[in-house]
Amino acid sequence: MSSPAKVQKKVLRAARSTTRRTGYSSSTKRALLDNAARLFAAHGYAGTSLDEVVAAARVTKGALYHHFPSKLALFESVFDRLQEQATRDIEKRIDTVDDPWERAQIGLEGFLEVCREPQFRRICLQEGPVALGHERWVVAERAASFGIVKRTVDALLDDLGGAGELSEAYAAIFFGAIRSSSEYVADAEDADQAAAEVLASISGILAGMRLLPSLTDPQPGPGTDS
Amino acid sequence: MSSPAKVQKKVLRAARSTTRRTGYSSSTKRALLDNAARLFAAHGYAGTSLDEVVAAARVTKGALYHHFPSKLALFESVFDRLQEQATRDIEKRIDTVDDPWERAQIGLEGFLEVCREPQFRRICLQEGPVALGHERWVVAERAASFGIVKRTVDALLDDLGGAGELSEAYAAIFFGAIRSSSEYVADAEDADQAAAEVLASISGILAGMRLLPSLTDPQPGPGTDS
DNA sequence: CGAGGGAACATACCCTCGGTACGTACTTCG
DNA sequence: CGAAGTACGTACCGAGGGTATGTTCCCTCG
Repeated sequence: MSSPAKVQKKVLRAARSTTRRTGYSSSTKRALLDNAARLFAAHGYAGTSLDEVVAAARVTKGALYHHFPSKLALFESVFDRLQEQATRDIEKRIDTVDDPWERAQIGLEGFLEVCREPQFRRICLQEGPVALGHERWVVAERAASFGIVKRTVDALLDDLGGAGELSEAYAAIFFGAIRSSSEYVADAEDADQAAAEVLASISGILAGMRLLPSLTDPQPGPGTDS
Repeated sequence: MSSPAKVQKKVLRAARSTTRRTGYSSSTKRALLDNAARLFAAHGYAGTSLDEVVAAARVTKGALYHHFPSKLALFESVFDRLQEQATRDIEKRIDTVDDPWERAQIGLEGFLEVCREPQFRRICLQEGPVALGHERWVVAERAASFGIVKRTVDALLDDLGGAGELSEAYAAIFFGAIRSSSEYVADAEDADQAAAEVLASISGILAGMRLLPSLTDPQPGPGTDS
């Protein structure tokens, strides 16, 4: 019962079936990225072993570490690819109109739709900050989804006149609101209705902001007029 | 050069210095929880090894696994303890007033303050959903912070008359907004000012909502009136 | 066209870390 | 005072990330 595997190395080599390398050449990287994205989205970053990834991509860890220096780097590549794709998608939608409030509306719809893709939601919004670390995640986000939100909000505040000093705060608030909304939609049984609810709610918030005489002085006093 | 450690087991045993057990008795559990909270908050769930925890608490893994069945259970205990503490804190503040808008204001301030404690922010808001899994995190949150937000928002909507069907959506939005705000405050150089900005922004949003004739029909049409 | 050099993998191994099995000191209770 | 339970400590295992070292294919250059 001693393991004969070692002596037969050469023989196994010869008898081995095709290993992905024969056939394609260097689409290996894409196979790794695609399968990693699937598995990361399904089981999270920590819950996905590299053995699973390379098995799904039909290569070995040698191949993986030839293309990526670490597990984190693999995740980062997956993350970036999804992020870029989403950013392009949303920006393309937004740029069909000019009015800032309409742009906000369309951008919101677009973002919510992107968030309904499980891979983007799980990898970019959920696992991202923990796996990459908050610091690096913020940097990546500022160039992508958060950047869009920020610019959109800036346009809104500009249209309302003033309150530019609250721009960062408002952007953070709306970004968080949308992020949280995506969970709400994902958890709901009727996703379409949940998305409609979220859309109506945020639209309500925006509509209210337009009615304010001054953004910087909302005087939220205790007025108990029911 | 064979390791002599094994034969000398008994000897080492006798010569060993006090191990935490001598002196205290079963504050061991609290020592574990305290140090785990510190380390989890500093390096995250995955970034903290149990060896570090037991070393900091001056016990061994045997002690840890006597009190907690798994690493996740340890995290969960830390999580729950922070959550309960925060919930009590915020609820105590809120219950000093009656007007729903004032309650919202105070609750918001309280929540923001709690979020400025690094342990709560990191463990309950950042690592929580990934470590526990989204599903279990949602359950825990509904009984704690999110529950407070939900009740507060419900009271606001009720005061505005109607829009009860958007209650869940609004709660999700505001909870996400506050969560994201806490990051904004934590990342800022001047935390006090950042907190003030966030407070002003959300107050503005709430003030706007009070001006709406109807929450359910905000008609956010394109209106290009600059 | 043959040598050689590098890219693109494969294989075998190491080390950290969560978890377990088992042993041991101290306490309590009949 | 012996037996049982509590509260640990010690030694070990297996999974998984990472690495060191082959091995094969392809391209180039003399």
